[in-house]
Amino acid sequence: MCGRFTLTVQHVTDVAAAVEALVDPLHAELYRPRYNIAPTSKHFILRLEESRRLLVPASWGLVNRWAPDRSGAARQFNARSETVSVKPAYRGAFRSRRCAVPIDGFYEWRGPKGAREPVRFHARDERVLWLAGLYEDWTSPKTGEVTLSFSVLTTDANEVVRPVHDRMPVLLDLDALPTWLDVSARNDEALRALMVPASPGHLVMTPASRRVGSVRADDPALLEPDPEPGPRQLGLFR
DNA sequence: CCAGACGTTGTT
DNA sequence: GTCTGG
DNA sequence: CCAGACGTTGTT
DNA sequence: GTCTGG
Repeated sequence: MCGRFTLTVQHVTDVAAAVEALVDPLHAELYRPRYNIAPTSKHFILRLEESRRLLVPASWGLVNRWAPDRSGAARQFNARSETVSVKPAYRGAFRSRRCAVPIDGFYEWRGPKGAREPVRFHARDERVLWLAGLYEDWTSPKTGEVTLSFSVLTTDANEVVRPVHDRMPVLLDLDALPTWLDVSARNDEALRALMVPASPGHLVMTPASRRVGSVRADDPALLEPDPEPGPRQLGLFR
């Protein structure tokens, strides 16, 4: 997954109910519909905290706690699942700071250069998808402010995504969430088994608006293909 | 020993 | 923080 | 990935 | 053309 995902407010509400999420009024703005969540955007993640599942604000693009600044965030929005357990930038988070990221779809671009168009992958029934993620806290040396940031794990594309791209995010079944979020025990085998291409059954591909390429666009029409230009209207000769 | 890296995606 | 390269 | 910038001086 | 920001 390269660039974008979506999350609408009705789904967030569903999620919140499902996981008994703690909704902080201070972060209410995060719960408005989002149709175009770009790297470095603010989002939120599900993590286990004292055996409770909490949705907490975090920015997309992991900033390691030892980083002197946030400048590396844009290059760490994805993490290869094949190597997260050994890569210096990820293994600490992989061992003890796993999270899940609720979305209702993700975008990829297809087609030849110059005529590329985005598609959205989502559940056939539009239910929430959970991305496997890693997070880390970072303390600003200037202000002392602590913020969370996260990466999304990638794996090989499944049959649905492969025509468009060779990688896709790791999707977690609801059944898998407890295993993924539980960082108290080491269980590499079980984790490895989760970091595989999603079964293609419930995932579908839908054309989306080319406007998702602009980070400023964020509205429901992004989920639909752009309207056809129609017959050329030459105003002068009409 | 110190300095410097530490990451992913894409390529008509 | 921790590993790699020089 | 795409969209958008692409510069300098001087600084509470 | 090529880099940066989102």
